[in-house]
Amino acid sequence: MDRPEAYPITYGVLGLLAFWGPMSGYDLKRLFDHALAPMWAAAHSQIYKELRRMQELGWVEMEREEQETRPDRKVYHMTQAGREALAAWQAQPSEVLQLRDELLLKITFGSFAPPAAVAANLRAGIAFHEQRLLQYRQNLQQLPVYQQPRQASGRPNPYASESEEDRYFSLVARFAIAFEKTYLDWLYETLASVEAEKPEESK
Amino acid sequence: MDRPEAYPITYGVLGLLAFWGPMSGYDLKRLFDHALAPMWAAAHSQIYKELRRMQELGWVEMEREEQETRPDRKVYHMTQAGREALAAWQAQPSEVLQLRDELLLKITFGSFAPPAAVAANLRAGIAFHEQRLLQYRQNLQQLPVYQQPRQASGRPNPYASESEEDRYFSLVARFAIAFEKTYLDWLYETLASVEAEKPEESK
DNA sequence: TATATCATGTAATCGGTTACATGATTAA
DNA sequence: TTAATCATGTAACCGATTACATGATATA
Repeated sequence: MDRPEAYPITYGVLGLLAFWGPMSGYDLKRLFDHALAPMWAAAHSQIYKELRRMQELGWVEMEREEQETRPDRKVYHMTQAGREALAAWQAQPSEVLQLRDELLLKITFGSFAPPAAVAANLRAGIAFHEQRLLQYRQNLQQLPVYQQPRQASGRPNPYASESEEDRYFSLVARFAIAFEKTYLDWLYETLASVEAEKPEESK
Repeated sequence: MDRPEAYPITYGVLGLLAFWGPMSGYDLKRLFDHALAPMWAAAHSQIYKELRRMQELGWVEMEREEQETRPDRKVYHMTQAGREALAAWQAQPSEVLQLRDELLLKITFGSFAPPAAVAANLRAGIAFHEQRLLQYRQNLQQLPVYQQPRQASGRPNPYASESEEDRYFSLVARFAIAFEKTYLDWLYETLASVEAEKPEESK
């Protein structure tokens, strides 16, 4: 009976609307992938669900933008109630992160497979996380690019100046990079440890 | 149509049975909480589901242990097919970790709340993760405790000696600790940064 | 007396994922 | 010509969470 009316992803969508101004579900999905992927991923179907939910809550409103060559754009903008919900969220306690990583689980039971298989898994992880680290570093440098579509219509945020808003984004981006580095350090060390155990397996 | 027959949590339960020998769903839940919580948490209802799933796959078998004062214990043990499935899992590619952290998301949009609220969120995160780090460190030292219930019935694992099995567990436990440390470092730095911005807000 | 633990499950709900669906434009 | 992108959604499924359920024992 006490189900929350909104979830982290709801506020993720709402925050993007607050930060970058009105846009469509399609735009939101792309922004999500670039700006929020490190801490919360979302499929486009989920974003559309959240937009519908917030519309019912009165947190956003939709306006049709007619297009001749493509389907109409449904542009969503945040309402005053939405802004208040976003601020109220900050005062609520947060669910604490629970890792759910198949690779870690697999390595845990690595003793039930030949060491070469464990090493292969570690190498696959290294390849992926190296690429992601690279991408996060590029995102950090490209962050200002995404600020162009923001309309500065009368400074709607009473809590922070524009430069302070950016600070939070780059602070979290730095966490994402630190996390990937920690993960990679561990992967390399673990790989070395696994290969050291069976030197004849390494090629 | 191509849904997998098993999921990471399935192999988590299977791995515990392989490692510690036959036990009940209740035992599995407790072991899960102590040994696998850092990389994959599970509710007891989920564990019972997985046991049913694996029974249908022929990966485990159940034997009733009658008890007078309590309900009968249903003790599950791994079959040969289960052992093969566990090994085959190691050769399959892994889903890559996707963080889903409400606190990070909240901080990202911290500019829509007063800095004191952001600082409060960071402090709550610090309190929780400090405690978790402590718990992980204790778990690492207590790891040998959980090895007592293991029955060494004819060395059923051809890939690793008993000491090597333990190595993987402590390797992953070390990751969990490294992760918590990275998270805490970031929390402290971010808190300092937020408090430095508005010195009159800090109390 | 009341809470916690032992011990086992079922049922309902829901966020998240995957697949399905449409149709035009544009670049390889 | 084929694939990708723009643009918008719906439907089905499922892992995971929460709540419901039972009943004895032990501890505060």
